[in-house]
Amino acid sequence: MAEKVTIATVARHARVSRQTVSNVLNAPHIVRQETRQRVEDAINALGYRANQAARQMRTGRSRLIAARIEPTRDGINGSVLDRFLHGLTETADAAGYRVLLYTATDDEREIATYGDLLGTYELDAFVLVGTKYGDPRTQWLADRDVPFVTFGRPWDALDAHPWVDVDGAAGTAQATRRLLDAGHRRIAFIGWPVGSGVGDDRRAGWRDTLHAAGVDPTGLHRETEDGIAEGERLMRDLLVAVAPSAVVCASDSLALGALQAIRGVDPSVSVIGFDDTPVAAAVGLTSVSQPLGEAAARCVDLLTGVLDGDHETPSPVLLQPSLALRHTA
Amino acid sequence: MAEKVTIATVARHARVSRQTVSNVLNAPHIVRQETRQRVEDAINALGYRANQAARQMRTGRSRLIAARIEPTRDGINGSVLDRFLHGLTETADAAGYRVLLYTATDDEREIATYGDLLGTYELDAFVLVGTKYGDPRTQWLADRDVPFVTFGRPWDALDAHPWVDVDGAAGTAQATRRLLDAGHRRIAFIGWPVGSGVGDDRRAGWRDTLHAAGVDPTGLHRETEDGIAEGERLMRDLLVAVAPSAVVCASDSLALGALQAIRGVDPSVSVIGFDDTPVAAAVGLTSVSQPLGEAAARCVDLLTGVLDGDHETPSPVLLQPSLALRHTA
DNA sequence: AGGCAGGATTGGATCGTTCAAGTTTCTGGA
DNA sequence: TCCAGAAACTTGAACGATCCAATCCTGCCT
Repeated sequence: MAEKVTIATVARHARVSRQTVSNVLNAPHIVRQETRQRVEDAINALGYRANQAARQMRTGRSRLIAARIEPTRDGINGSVLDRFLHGLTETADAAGYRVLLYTATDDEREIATYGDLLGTYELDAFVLVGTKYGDPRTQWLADRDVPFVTFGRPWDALDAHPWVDVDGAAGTAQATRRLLDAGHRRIAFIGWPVGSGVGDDRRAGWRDTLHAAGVDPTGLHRETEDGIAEGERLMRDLLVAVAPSAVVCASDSLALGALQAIRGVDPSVSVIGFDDTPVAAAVGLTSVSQPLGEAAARCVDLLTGVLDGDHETPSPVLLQPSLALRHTA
Repeated sequence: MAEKVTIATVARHARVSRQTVSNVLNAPHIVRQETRQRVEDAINALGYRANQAARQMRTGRSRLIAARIEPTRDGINGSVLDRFLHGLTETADAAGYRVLLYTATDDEREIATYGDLLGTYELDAFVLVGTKYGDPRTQWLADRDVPFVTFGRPWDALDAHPWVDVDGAAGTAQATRRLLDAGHRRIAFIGWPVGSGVGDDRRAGWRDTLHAAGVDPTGLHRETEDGIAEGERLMRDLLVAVAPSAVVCASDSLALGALQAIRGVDPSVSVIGFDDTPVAAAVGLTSVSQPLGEAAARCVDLLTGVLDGDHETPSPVLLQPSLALRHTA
């Protein structure tokens, strides 16, 4: 068994001091070209890799980013997180960071986990997926000057932190516009109860687009918790009450329910969902697609910006969704 | 800003030496009850947490487990990995380990990543999801005595390493038996091309169950790559060729395709999928459900067994799937 | 009272890296 | 040729935990 290769091994091999090797790695410009080459050759020849634990001990930085993996709630939207995490891992990797997973069942436990991760692993930053009004997590992190980014904008105007989000209103607006262009006028909306930032945003895109087109949206929308059964129930209600020719939904779950409601009653009704989940792709549901890979990449960008220098809060990023056209609209 | 709490701070506060604090943490039984209590009180009062980097430097162990997050291929089966990862994170957490993510586009790059992760982060172990015949990854890890577990059994009989798997044959057998009990006799199977361990296993469960029931399975099965379109195509073919009254599929994607094929032709045909993905739940598809949380937990069990003592290779674990009954069968 | 065994406690060394300060080498101008 | 000043490189110390070996108690026996 070959002995462990440390910075001292490399130094001896290249006939320089440890510090010079360290400089080649961390500040190449201050080392003479010729020396640098010799050190780099030694590094390659020996297969040396800087020990992260030792580096961390001195610098206090772990090059680790924490992300939460949630229990897939209804299952359908779970894959959104999945794709986001994949993008995050990929981009973080390229920037020299690694992603560490954690779970927590509620906000309180999640905050306790923050303390644990920061204390024992000295995590460099957190990525929070999903935010709500008065989120205690962002408050806690901000109070302690822990770098973090949220995927999802802060719905309380007051706290300003770096965030990346997808413009939900633009997504539903795009969906609504497409339906208008196809000649629809009675375009309904099935969304979430008033008060959730994301839900209100998505409804606004639909409402404003109808207004702009001179269509009165009154009575054309319904609210419920997320779920297939809920979507089906509300769609039946809408069919009876206002007989819409199309419907835009705040999620693929709701849209799937709506599809089941129209089947057998009036299959000509157009349906558009939100999130472009695998389920949508599977059943041919047209859906608003979020650029998750891009979102993840921008999260990493913001974080590395904060971590590697910039002291000022970077500007937030609002990405535009696109419409994945299939045969339901 | 309060200064950093180290083991020395705790020692001073509890009026003992650093070593005693360390003993309370790592070998509580050798410390007198009264002293231990005093130290624990100090730890809680100060909110002390052992610095992982420093510990790792001395012990050479990171308490980090690596898991790969794949780009969700067709999207449908992606959530299987998602749920597995969640379980892994939860169980690892309870055992004092954390999960680090990595990605790689092919085997060669994945192996390069192993070297990197081992060299810089001194990872304790790897969890590999999915294995194939002659997998170069397991070979590489085994050659270097790196602890690892695979979720998916080794299909080459030769190499023996700890693994956890779900009995696919038992799953399809259960599905087939249910269909037989319901009176079906012409039970078809849509699976993957011969040569993939998982696919052959799932087909065997169907075939053997039919044999045992005295039904000849000849001509009742079809093979293709995974995908909804492929499933639909083969189901149409089966309907024309042998007019089955039920079909068992190797995946939910294939099953979904099959469902689309029978719709309008003969909706009375029963369909059973595999993996119990969100899509199955959404469309009411009966599907074989893998105990993913349990599988993840057993993976962690095996790893901690190897890491915390046991030098002998632990015995593999084969879990039994269950049937998630919905209205397609 | 003295001695002894055994466990509990202590100080010093160590892991591999980077920081801070020191020393040598090089460069160019008088 | 000499020297100032910069550039290049070297040395010692520190990060915070654990391991090791030495010392200190404590209770018990003679």
